[in-house]
Amino acid sequence: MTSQLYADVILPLALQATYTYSVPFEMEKMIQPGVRVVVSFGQRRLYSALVYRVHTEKPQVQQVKDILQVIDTTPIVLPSQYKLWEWLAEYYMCSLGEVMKAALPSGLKMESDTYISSGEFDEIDLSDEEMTLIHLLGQKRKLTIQQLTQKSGLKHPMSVIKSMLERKLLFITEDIESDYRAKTENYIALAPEYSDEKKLCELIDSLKRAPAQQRLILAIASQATTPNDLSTARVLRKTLLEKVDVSASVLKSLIDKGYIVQDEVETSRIDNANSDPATCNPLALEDFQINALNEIQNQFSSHDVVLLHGVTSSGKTELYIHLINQALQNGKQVLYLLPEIALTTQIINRLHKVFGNRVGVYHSKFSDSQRVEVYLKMLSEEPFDVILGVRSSIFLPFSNLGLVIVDEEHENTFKQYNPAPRYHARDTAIVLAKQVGAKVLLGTATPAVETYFNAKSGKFGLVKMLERFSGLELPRTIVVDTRDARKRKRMKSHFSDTLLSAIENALSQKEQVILFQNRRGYAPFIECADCGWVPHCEHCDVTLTYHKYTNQLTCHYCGFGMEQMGSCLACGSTNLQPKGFGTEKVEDELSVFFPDAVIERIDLDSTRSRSSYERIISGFEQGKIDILVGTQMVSKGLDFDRVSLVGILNADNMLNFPDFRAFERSFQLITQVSGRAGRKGKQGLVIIQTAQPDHPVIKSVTGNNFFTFWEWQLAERNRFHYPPFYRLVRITLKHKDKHHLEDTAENLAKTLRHSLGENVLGPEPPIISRVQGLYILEILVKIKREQPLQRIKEFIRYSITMLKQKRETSTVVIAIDVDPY
DNA sequence: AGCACGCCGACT
DNA sequence: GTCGGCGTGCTC
Repeated sequence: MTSQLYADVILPLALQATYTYSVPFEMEKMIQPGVRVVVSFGQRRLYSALVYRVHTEKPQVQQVKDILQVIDTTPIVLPSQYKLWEWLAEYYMCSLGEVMKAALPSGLKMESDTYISSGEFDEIDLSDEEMTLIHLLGQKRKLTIQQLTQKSGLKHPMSVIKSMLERKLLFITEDIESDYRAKTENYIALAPEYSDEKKLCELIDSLKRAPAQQRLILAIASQATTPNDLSTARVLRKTLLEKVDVSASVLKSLIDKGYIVQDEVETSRIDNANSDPATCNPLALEDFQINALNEIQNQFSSHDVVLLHGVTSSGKTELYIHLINQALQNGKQVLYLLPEIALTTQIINRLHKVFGNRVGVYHSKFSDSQRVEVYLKMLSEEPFDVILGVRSSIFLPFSNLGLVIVDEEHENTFKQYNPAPRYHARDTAIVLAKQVGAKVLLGTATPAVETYFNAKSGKFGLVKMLERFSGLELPRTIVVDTRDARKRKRMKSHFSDTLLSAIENALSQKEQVILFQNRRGYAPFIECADCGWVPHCEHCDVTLTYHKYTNQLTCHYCGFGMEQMGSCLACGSTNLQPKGFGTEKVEDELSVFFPDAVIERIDLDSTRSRSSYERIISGFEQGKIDILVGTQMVSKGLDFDRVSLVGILNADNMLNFPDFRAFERSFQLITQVSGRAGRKGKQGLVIIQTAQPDHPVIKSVTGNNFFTFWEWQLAERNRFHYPPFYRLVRITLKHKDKHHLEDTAENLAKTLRHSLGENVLGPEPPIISRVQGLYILEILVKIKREQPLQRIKEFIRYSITMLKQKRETSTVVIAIDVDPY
């Protein structure tokens, strides 16, 4: 008699622990770490959980439930993935369940739905409300409570349902469902008996009086791949109907008569359009690129991570392609991470051309089913060799990873803030690579301060590529002091004379202009000129942005929107004035200054639909648009090649942003947007309008001086106790009572300071915001980088548990903000 | 995250 | 008097 097997499982919930279930004898052979199982959890919920550990230790709890069902025959999570999961849960202070939620595409996670179905009843006993429900259930055998609530229109369906359940008029069933369904396609073929040519001719003759059916048969027969073998004639139902242009009923009658057959074939959703084999070789590199490539390889022999600092248009992508090629030749897989931006199409296309169907794309724009297919293919015998993906693709099951490329390494979209795990994909990728013995290349034109620090200290290798493609010069930069210009009456609204004449000049030479204003909408707020009242969001504590086009006041924080009120709600005056300016206003005023120019705006509002985004970008590319006004969206995407002027309308709202990375972010954005100016043989011009012309960021941008910027930033980061010298732990407290929240925060801060001494600095004066009636307070704890984290985390966890126990707040820990390697 | 259990205000 | 609000605690 062998002893009872138990399995510890991870539930896809924010639960700290794993839970132990007993393994029924007949499932023992199928149970292993990494397979999914169906378990009952709580009174009435079913979940698909992941087996984490299999053992024979009897758990010390009252009840141990059985595993109900084993879903997979082979693990869908590999031991190497678990290793990364464990690290993530530990470092970012979250549970394995939360990691699981982030790591698996939702098609592989299943949750039960509670279904209601009707039992036996006697109509006489039923009230009207009860009859409504019974009738609804009569049409469809089972419905979820939500569906029932919606369709019945009853105010309190739950009470009705509950009483009916007690009287056995209704029953509950639990169905566990996966969102993932294999995609199927319908193929039409001739019935086997007509694969003989003679028989077929007879058939066609017999259909003389049904010309549509005749054409259909002929169309199918013409699809035979081998001319003499009609049994190979097979055609996609959809294509057939389109080609022959007959209605589905024609097809149906032929099927019914048994002349043709239809069968369903499972197919892959993975985009077939681009899955042709490779058609291109990597392009030849220029000399400076070859040098950089050699230098990268050289550095890889002594460093696991190498930073490639390559300015805009230095051809980083082509370099990556050569590196990927080499990794593939060594039989290794490559992960190519890019930030979450829609416009990566040209990189995707380029990689498809060179590597063909060996490339898999894992993108947020893909449907979940497509993502499931990519995930499953990575587990198969023939996985993709190259994955091009956004931050969550670090969770794919790689079997043989050799190289990770993190493109635009400095982008903050690599960091996930909500929900947990609040991980940084760049940092996690470095840990992952270390765990599996792979190399990492970080590529960017403007490295993050942390990355620069690591390169400087020798932790990362560093390769510079500060030359652009032959013939391409760095742009010239002019800084316009807006305060000075205003004094001298050289500002027309938000445009300086310098900028206006430069635009005019560019337009007259048929060149294009990009104007960058990092704020969308018309005005960031409106103000009553008589009493000074400013409308605020009723959920959050922020001003409502005025959108002229829709005549709406919108909260850019929570999305709340309302019609512009027309008159002041405080004093009734109609003298409401827009203050400040956003892209909409820029576009508006620009059309007055340049009535003949074609002006388009590109920001979150103008690109709600994906097609309009592409329309604008391609319009600009083809030269149909003269001036493009936009938010940071203009800094991403395609390389335009007729742009001679870039105007940054107001650098100050970036510089004044209340975040310790605001200067860095400004530097990166200005550098990126500036990089759009200029083309072969012609130096571009960048005009920056700012009220702080002597600001270090502006100084270093105009001098193209990365290094003074970083050195200055590092000194500042050190002085104010920020990463990379200190780790940040953000603790967010929520409560409906503001004063209570402040008191709690103060107590927590005191405790932390008291117990952790000099290792913990701060907290800073907390930032309090309000979302949907709750006050949110954020405490930033700063911990010396050298400190071992273990004890500190334990203490933070302990303090938070205490807070929760005393019910003083609901607490969220936002992850640790410094590189973990 | 659900969901049940339990203790206080507005209704038959 | 109940129904039902949501505050608290548990789920192998």
